[in-house]
Amino acid sequence: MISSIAELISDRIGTMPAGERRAAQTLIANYPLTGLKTVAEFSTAAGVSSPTILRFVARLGFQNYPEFQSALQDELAAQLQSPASRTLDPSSTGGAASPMLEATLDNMRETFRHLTDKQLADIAARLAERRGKTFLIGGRFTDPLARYMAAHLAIIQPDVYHLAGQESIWRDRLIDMGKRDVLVIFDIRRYQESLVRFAEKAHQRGVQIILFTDQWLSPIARFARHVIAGRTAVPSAWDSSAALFVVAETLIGAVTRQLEAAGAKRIRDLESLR
Amino acid sequence: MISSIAELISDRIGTMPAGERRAAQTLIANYPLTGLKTVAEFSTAAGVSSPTILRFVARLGFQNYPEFQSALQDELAAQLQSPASRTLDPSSTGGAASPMLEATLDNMRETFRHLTDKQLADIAARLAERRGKTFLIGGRFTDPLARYMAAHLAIIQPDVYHLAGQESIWRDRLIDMGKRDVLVIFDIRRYQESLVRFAEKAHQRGVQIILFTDQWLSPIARFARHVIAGRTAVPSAWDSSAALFVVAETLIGAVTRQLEAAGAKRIRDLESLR
DNA sequence: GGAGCGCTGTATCTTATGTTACGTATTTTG
DNA sequence: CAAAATACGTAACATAAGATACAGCGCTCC
Repeated sequence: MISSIAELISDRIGTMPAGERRAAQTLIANYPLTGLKTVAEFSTAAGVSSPTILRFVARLGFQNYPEFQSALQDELAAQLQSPASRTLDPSSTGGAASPMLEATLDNMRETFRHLTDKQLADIAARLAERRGKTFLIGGRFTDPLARYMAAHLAIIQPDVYHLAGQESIWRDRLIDMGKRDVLVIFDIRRYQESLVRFAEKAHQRGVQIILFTDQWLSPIARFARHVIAGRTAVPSAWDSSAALFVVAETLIGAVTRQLEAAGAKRIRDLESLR
Repeated sequence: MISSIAELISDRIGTMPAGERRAAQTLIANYPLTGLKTVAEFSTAAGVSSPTILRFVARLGFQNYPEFQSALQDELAAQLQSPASRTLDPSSTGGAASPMLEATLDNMRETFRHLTDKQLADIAARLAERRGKTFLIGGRFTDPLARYMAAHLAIIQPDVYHLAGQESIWRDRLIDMGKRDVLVIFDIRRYQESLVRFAEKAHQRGVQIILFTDQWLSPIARFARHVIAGRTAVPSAWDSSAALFVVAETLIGAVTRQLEAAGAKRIRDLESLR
């Protein structure tokens, strides 16, 4: 049963065209506030035109935009009035422990709250497909995440490549990329120009892009087939990539399970590793 | 100081005429949703006319109605994202969400429960000391964590090196290491022989070792000055490094703060980065 | 009890928002 | 590779929203 608009969206996001999917992702990333703004604001936030927004809400089953906004407001009202379930904290940690830890845990819950099992399953299925090659790359601080994921994926399937080093090096690798291939990109603020350029070129070649970004969405989102928006705010001078890290681990686990279920011969060797 | 519109209202409600007071009460009673609707809806809800609503928001200091609504939305956005009021009701996200996530969150709480603030502060202080060089290295799956930490530390202080590549390469770097230096090692099961050998030799040269490992403790622990034991068990074919990742981020934040407090000139340039 | 002031609502106007139609670009299919 | 179908954006349109002017009413204070 579908009880919230967010669920409704993640349920149908797979059947949406690119533009509407971007609208959906933008809304989910900052749910539900973007939906309470005007069509014009929503459209610029998502980087699409107003009609696309209207088509998006129409596809969700609403007659018009105001009706959609009313639904969001009703939902929000219910949420705000719910028996202030705050302080639910198991207090096993005592709360006071570390503000950094608390913020990180919240980021993870929030990140996964906007991420449905189906989305994860879809992405994992795409990664488990063995049609083409898998490339991974990240930005200044997120490249280690790309490496981490690559280190695992490379064991359970062939043709997994981490793109390292200078921009010129990976730009040349574009030659190897085509429609059947997948590119996993990690990009959080401040978004890197070089990565955006690279993503655009890869997209032009038909490469399917899976983007790990923050809640404000890297500009790469416009080229991406799948977008994972993780929360990054913590009481520190730096942004936190921990939520994205956990999503990555979850995906690694999911891909492994799928390949296992498919009986890939390579997986049996895994046993000897453990 | 007045931080929310609700406070602003209750502050001035005494000076308002009857009609506007009804508007104020209606808004407070269903805060802030009534304020997000149209003027017409607001007015009928309060049982007054539209101009009264507009006079009401004008009295609060807003130039026009949209400006008032934007302020409410900003407030709501902050509220929805702040950890305290997050409703993450156990029914919708709860338990069922992702066993992977739940296990990871547990791991983090457990990891930090066995990690005192003092330990973290001590380690951060050691890393913030600028007496010698800082080297970081990790195992097959944990090396990305070493990279991640190195990427951050290298910005806020000089002489931070990540040891990459073949074993022979970093073995030769031992020549550069001495009593004043720190070596951060990440090593979880299955513990790597090469890392143990390396740690032992570094230890013999007087290098202080900070070890990130799992709860069963890598053999390197016997050489380490500080040991951080993170929980790694998750329902997956792989172990999770997420808890260690969060500890690493916490340390990065702590080191940054300490250097900031010490007024390190290098830190001031950080501003330009953000 | 009467005059002045202030609050409130009705009606009108203006703005900008949501909507629709249509041509172009892109993707999919045979 | 060609043709059809689908998706997207530009621009014009209609509508509903917020803003304003003005008159009526109640209240207070002399």
